[in-house]
Amino acid sequence: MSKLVIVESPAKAKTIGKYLGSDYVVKASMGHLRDLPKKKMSIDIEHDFQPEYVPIEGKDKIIKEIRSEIRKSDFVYLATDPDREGEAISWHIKELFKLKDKNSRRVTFNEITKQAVRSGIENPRDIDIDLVNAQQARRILDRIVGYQLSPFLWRKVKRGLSAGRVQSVATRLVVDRENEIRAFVPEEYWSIEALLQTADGGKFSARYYGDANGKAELKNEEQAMHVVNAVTGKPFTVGNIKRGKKKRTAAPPFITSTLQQEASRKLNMTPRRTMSIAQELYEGIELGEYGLTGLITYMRTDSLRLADEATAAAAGFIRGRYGEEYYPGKPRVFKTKGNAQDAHEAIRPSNVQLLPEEIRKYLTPDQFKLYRLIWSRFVACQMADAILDTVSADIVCEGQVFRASGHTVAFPGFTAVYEEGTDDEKKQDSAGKPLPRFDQGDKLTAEKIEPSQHFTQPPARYTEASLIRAMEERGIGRPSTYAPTISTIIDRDYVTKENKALRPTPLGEGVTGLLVDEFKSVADYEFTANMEHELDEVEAGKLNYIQLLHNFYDGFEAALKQAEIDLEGKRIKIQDEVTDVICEKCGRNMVIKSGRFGKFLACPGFPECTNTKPITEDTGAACPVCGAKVVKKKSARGYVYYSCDTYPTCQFMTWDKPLKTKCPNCDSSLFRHTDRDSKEVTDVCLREGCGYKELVKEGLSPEETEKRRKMREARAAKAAERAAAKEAAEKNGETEEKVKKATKKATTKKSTAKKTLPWMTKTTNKFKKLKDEAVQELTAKQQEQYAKALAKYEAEKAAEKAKKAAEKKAAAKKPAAKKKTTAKESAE
DNA sequence: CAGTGAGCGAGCTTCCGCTTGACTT
Repeated sequence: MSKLVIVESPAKAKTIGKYLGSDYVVKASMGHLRDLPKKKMSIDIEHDFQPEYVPIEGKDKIIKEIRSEIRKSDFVYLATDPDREGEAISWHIKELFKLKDKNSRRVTFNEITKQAVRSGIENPRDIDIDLVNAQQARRILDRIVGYQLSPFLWRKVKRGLSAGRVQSVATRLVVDRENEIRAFVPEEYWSIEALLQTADGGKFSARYYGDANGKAELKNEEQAMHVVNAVTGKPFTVGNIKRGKKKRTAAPPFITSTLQQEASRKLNMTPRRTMSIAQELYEGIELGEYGLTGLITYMRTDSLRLADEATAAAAGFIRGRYGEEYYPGKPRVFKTKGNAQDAHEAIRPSNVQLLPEEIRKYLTPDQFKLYRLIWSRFVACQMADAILDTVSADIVCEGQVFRASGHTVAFPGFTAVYEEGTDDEKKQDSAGKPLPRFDQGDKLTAEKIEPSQHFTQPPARYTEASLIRAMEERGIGRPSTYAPTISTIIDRDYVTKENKALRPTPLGEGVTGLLVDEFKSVADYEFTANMEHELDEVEAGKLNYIQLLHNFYDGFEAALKQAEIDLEGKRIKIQDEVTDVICEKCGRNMVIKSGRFGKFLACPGFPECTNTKPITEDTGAACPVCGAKVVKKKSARGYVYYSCDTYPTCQFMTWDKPLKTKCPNCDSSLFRHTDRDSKEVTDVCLREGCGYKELVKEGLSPEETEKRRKMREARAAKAAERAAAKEAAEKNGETEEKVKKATKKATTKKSTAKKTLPWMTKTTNKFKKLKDEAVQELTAKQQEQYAKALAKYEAEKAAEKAKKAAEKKAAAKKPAAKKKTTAKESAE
């Protein structure tokens, strides 16, 4: 009598398995199992947006495993996350495996503690179909937007582009910011710093504030010098002194967006890297005697909730380590943002007793830094406020007022552990240092009066992390998609990253402009917020989700139609980026084009000069074989690799990253190598016969390495077997084989293009010979089919031509009737 | 490790959210 519990993540499955004991088998679904197929729209808009769901490609293995577990058990608990997506995942599982009400129920856990899991299992319920429908509405709407807008862009701008509810608005944020920067007019202003000294030698500085009439601004040098001249050589006196106390409260614990923000500011990690390291901490680290231990709670969350057990443990820790006064007396509770899904806790250490320093030896440097950040932010968030004594003094001279402010820490509170970073560096030093002792009426001597010119600054460009923050504030995107969305808009070449700053490309600006002009509602910042509002109504059972889709689609369809009219026959031209690479055939500066296989350098003299070359990036390393440059390249499948710049003269290539450092034995460049089984990282010399090797990071244990090696070999063997079987099967279909062979010569790697070549009804000169060969090798029956298709095509072409000619004639006769027939209409 | 870009030709590109390993040499 076994019971099956299905959750989303395998790490979670493991923990829950421990809490529930041997009567339960806990299995992870690894997210969604069923979805709309990737290949086509699969939504029947005419019939109430009926979706067609299929098992997700590539998930056959996990589906098979779950099916077999279901067969073995007599009851299934659908324990996916307690949010909209989680509810939908459960519903899809129920549908996919045709589970019955009598032997399956929905359960939820708001936190992964023994208590919460037990009580979840004890309180099963039915699937909440309103929640599922809200998810379906979201899914269907996103599919329609994405799969109708993207093809529109292919037609009007360029192949391969994309648009969507989230990525298009993310791009727009970057574009709008760039426009703000362009429109910004810097304004001049001046400040005056007075370096002052008290009678007993204490030094401090005061900043010009104003005069007897109050605060004044210095707009130019003349105004500044007027003040400087008035006070130079004159005595300064301490005027009004204001003393006060300021309280500072700790920042809330991390959620995904704030973790990414802070890791970017303090550790200089990209959101993607942050998430990948957080995942390692979540899945568990081998901690010597403790064994494999998950160090943090789930890292994709929008909730500030903390388990009672966690705040209680923090309280104990703070009292013991720092003393009673560092604990505020009761747990601090933080309010989660209203639009959050609140499925998981905030990101916190799983066990506050695991001090970063104490487990440091088991962690990589990055794991340690990120864990320390999460640990300290959590501990700090449960600590008492910091108290600052603040002083602000007016320093007067000839009716001009300078102001000095400073503070001393009266009680450090949480700052003993952690302080939040800031994007604005100026803010940090204006916080103020302690001031020397002085009283009202004291005379001061001025050591220096220093005027300086400033200009107001335009807003800063977004970083990846600050863009994510801006998205989150508008409710756009989810914790699991923040980092991938940024990769998407960079991959599509809408946005580029220079150091940490995001900047729009001409393509990004062009596409955004088009979307804003033609699809205002979708490109608007409020679109998601409005959608979410309606989804809430669906969840509450107050709005039918099909109605929601109709409401949206009416306007969207109209916009699409209007856009087709507005842009009929037009194409948006995007300027190519000019590089400083000179075309060696004609001397022009080459430009960056993007084709089916990615970006490449092309001569702008096309078609007169057809020179092209791949884009490479110098790595600074020297080829260990011939000494030429080693360049970074991308394979057809998108993987980064490195090769000798003189290829094919020199055949050197590697996956190992070239380093700037040199081999101490032979002065050849070193390469950083990661062993694929042991994960051991070494810097190696690749010069033949040298063999120099330097350990960077230790690998896994020999047992674990051996296990991984065996698994990999088994996988490889299976893949080879499959490939052999496939080849054998292909041999059977003899004609297919022949066509393939003929078309293989027809250049491209794309198998689809190979197959279609012989069936082309019209061919370019370039392909003519190859095509003729391919046609020759068709079977008699196929040749007959081909001849028919060709005849039909030619007849259609002729008919169209005749029709066009007739129309032209008619139009010429009565030019007033300007209705012109487009190629598209006549094709229909 | 050859190729991509305009027109021609056919078929392809594409969304957002949930999840984790994949993995050419």
